Amino acid sequence: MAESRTDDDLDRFDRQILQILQAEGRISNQALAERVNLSPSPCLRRVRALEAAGFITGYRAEVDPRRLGYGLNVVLHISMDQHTPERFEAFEARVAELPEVVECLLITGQEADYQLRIWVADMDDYQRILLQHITRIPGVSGVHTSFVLRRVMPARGLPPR
Amino acid sequence: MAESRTDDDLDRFDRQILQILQAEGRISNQALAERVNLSPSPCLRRVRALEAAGFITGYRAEVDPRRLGYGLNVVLHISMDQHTPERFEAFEARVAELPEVVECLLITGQEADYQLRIWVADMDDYQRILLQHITRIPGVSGVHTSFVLRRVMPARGLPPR
DNA sequence: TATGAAACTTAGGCCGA
DNA sequence: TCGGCCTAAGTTTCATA
Repeated sequence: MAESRTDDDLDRFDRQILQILQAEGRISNQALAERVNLSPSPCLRRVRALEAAGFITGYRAEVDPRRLGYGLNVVLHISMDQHTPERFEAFEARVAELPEVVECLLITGQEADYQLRIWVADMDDYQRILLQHITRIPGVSGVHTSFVLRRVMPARGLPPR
Repeated sequence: MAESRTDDDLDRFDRQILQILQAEGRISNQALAERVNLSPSPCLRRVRALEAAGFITGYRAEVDPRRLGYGLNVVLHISMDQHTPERFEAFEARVAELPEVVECLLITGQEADYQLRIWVADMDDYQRILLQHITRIPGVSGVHTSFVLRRVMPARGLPPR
């Protein structure tokens, strides 16, 4: 059984490739090879190896939520009445059914158990989702809402350590 | 001056294209065309139009932070002593210099002004960043930390409304 | 707008260094 | 492991409906 690769198996080429692909996920292999000063074949081999080893987990197009009619980004902190596996499983299943939810984190802390990120059209839309969906999930005992006023910093990738 | 497009200018092809590209950002145009039942040329035209109109803002490779040696994902809620433009600008500039910060949101709420998301190697690494960088930024009057135990739900795109 | 054909570019396998 | 070569596959433009 082969050892699985970790970050310190990566050389400067791999690191550069990861950096560039995090910013430009659809760059052609030729252009990528040129940027890292390799010829196309070894460059492509490295990309495929990074994918196979799980360093790269996928490629995604980024869309502008506002263009799609989502005017309001909301962070919800949610506390549960009981910390039982059943409660958590049921909550997670219900939340996964809501298309507006873009992220759901289980977090530490006394005031919250989950942090949800959702995109909604406007305040009315938010109220609808909160009252008709979120607060009706069994076990939800408290919800704290923050609205995202602005996203600081452009999207940026994680640098290989 | 042309009207800018909004979500209700999108037909079922555009919506489908957006959905697919959010999940598979590097799918070939041919495969994409096949999936939406178009021939490659009009499909590519639509993708380019969606990019030009700002519906698609970019393409990114997704990397696995753990594979890169980041074992701990932290959510920091940060409050500022004074709510002046100077304080905010200075904070944002300092935060943008830290490579571990993957997101910074200006949010509403009495207990916090900013929400940061950072990836660190471990607790020691977290302490270092918190004490040597975050708390030293002028104006930071309070920091509340939550650790991400688990990310619920796989990465998913936003459905066109 | 869609299609289909044609010209061009890229991907990916193979091999020699 | 790299780089070069080669073939297959994909991209992109254009004429046509």
